[in-house]
Amino acid sequence: MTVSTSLAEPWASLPGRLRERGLRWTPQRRTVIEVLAETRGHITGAELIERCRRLDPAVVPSTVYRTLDVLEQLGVVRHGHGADGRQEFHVGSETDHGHLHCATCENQWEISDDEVQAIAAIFARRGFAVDASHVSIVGQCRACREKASRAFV
Amino acid sequence: MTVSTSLAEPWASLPGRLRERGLRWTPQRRTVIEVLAETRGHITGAELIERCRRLDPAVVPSTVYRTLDVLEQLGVVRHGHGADGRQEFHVGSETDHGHLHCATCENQWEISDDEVQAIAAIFARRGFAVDASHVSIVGQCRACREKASRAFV
DNA sequence: ATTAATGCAAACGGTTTGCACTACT
DNA sequence: AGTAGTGCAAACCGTTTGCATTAAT
Repeated sequence: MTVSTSLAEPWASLPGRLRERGLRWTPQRRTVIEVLAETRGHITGAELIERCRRLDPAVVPSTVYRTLDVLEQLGVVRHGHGADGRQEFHVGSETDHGHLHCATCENQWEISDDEVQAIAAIFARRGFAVDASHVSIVGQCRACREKASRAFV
Repeated sequence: MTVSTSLAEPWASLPGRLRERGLRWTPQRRTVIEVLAETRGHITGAELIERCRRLDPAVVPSTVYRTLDVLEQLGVVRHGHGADGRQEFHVGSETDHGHLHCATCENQWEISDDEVQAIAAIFARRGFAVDASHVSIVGQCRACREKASRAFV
């Protein structure tokens, strides 16, 4: 028996795609998918578990991680590592363009489409295809630079 | 009593810099420094411990990590996180220019000076100062792209 | 003599594993 | 009926912590 709410597009086809491969559509996987479907950009493993637990307190970490494995094999998510070293799962890579992290204030900003294109162009010469959703640049933002230079007077 | 080998330049001044602040120069710290001094670019915490143990089997993780803390406060190292999520300590940031990671084969290549400059220029417009040693671009290398396209014929 | 630094051992947090059990297909 | 997936609990790995002890100043 399946739950009432219907999944939005990229996700709606998942049950079929799983079954095609002899894999199964289970309530637990549905819970994970539900959370991913409403996630923009990326989410850490721990946070995903936490959000799943809100939908269903019975979810268990191992199942979530195992589900993420199969989703990664299907190309639905992709994992990397965040600034704190935790696993970060990226969803819907087409719309996510990476981030600019300020090492001082820990804030982060989205990198624009134009900026990613420019970076991709730099490395295209080497034959390297940049994954736009994984671009992560660390440095110092304008505000923190100004604050820092003031401090040294 | 201190050990025989003498430390090369950026490191030679460390004992003094520590003592200036009421901190101490210990044999354990010396061991860590010795390993860092012969490290180019970056090293993970675990690997650093391992290499220290080769110089002195008695080193203990907590001491190494605590030493890294004070070195980071002195601005001698800076930490981030590698592709596998482990802490990575960057040494001598002036000479390290970040890396290109292939998500498929896990290989990595150095980003050239020119390439970093080009990236820095993109974000200079926003007033953001890119930290050259932290640039990390993920994607797919030429070899893996070719292999992948062959697989789909 | 003071107090920073060490070694130990235990705890941590996120993630992974082995295994017997459950439930999709 | 067959086997993919689950839940549990324990293991894992890198890292951090508290505390009594040692040693640099």
